[in-house]
Amino acid sequence: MARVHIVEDDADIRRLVAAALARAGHDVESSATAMDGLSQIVSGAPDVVVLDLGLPDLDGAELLRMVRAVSSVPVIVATARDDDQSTVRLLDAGADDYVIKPYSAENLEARIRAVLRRASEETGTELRVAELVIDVAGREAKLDDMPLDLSPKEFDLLVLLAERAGQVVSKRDMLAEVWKEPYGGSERTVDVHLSSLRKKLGESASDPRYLHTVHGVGIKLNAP
Amino acid sequence: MARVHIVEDDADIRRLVAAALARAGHDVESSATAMDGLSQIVSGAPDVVVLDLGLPDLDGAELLRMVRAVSSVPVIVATARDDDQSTVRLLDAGADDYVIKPYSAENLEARIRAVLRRASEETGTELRVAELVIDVAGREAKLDDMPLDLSPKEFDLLVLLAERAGQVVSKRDMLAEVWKEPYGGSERTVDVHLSSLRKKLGESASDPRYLHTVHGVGIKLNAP
DNA sequence: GCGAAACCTCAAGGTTTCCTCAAGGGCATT
DNA sequence: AATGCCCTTGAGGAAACCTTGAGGTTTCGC
Repeated sequence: MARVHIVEDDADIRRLVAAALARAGHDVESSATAMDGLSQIVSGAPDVVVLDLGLPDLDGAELLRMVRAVSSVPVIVATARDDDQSTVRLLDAGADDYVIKPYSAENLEARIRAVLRRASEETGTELRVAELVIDVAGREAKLDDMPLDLSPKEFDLLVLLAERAGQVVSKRDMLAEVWKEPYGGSERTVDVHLSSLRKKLGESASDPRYLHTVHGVGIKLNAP
Repeated sequence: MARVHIVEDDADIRRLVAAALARAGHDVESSATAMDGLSQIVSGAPDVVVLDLGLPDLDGAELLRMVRAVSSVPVIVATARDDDQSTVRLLDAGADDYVIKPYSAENLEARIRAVLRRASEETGTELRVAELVIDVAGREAKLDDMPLDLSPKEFDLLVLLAERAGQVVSKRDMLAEVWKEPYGGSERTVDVHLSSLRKKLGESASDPRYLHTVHGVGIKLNAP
């Protein structure tokens, strides 16, 4: 999803957080000192920075200022203190958000997503294929201006196929993308969802309109 | 990003600051005297003003009062004196923030960002979705012109959903944004507040009007 | 054509997610 | 000390969903 850089001197925390974020699909780099972090942020150009205060070689707030001097990358600060004064000062210094230590991986993940969303506010999240219109953020799909009532898996499947419209998508890819990782499910499950999706699109495998089977390879979404 | 106007009589400082802010992506104009500055502020309608005290033709505090008389533009004052008395007086006179000379470009940039953030929070103070009107700053919500009696959490939740109207918001996001705590509670808590919110909006999950459940993903605020 | 493999669809069972009610504790005001 | 409002937690039940199995259909290689 995004490239995240963590500056945190505690090796345990660093590894833990990095693992959690990697599991959430992010690309994670990390550094243990302020100077190390600064140079890597400059060279690596991450999408978001998670910055620990209380580093050994330099005050985190100072690092934040230095980062701000060279980059406008979103920064989330992790601080131990929870009082108005210090948080306000952090935000004034250019932090985009902050978490109070100890923080949970879920909490950090949510903030990362929030910051990224703010950063890339205007991304036209609308997919169109002929009379099929998909609003990804709103999780709404319309066919011929009629809203479709899709289940989560059906919707994800349709988005995946629409993103790769004109290309054949294998069922293994669908399992990987929609059902996420270590999943031992069979491809029959995909079949069932595709069937149900076709029914809601008003078509069938034998009389396809959008979803075309490519025998031995996968499924392709095409304009009629 | 923003249009900044600088009033500063020292040509070197003026050029330096203008260059730094321009590099940070701002649109910069400047003037060297108070009278010049005032007329340009009125005609140029900048997003934020940086005002030097100790101008040749007029005391900066006096100019600040004149600006305030005609505009509510955020003003950051640059002052050489660092004592409580004078800063308090400046803030009382209508300054939004101040920096002590000599100041760094990064510092000024951070303050500009902070001031702009505050300003945009206050101006974008009204959210509307169909017959639902939310006054964020005043913490008041109305439905069909009838005021709603919402608890703090309910109000924050409604604001969050209204800010992202048309988009699905996950409960994890709600926990992160509304419950600004390190270790958030469970999502059941969100459920309860949503339920209560729906009740006050005169709807229920089975018969939604504004708050639509998207199974497996989150909640979406939509016009009926 | 013929058989095997891949694919599709239907129905049922089991699981997850969601909603609401009710009770308990915390904090501030009375 | 008591009241009231708010937040949180737990539990029950309902709803939506996912998966599996079986049987029928289509496609491909020979």
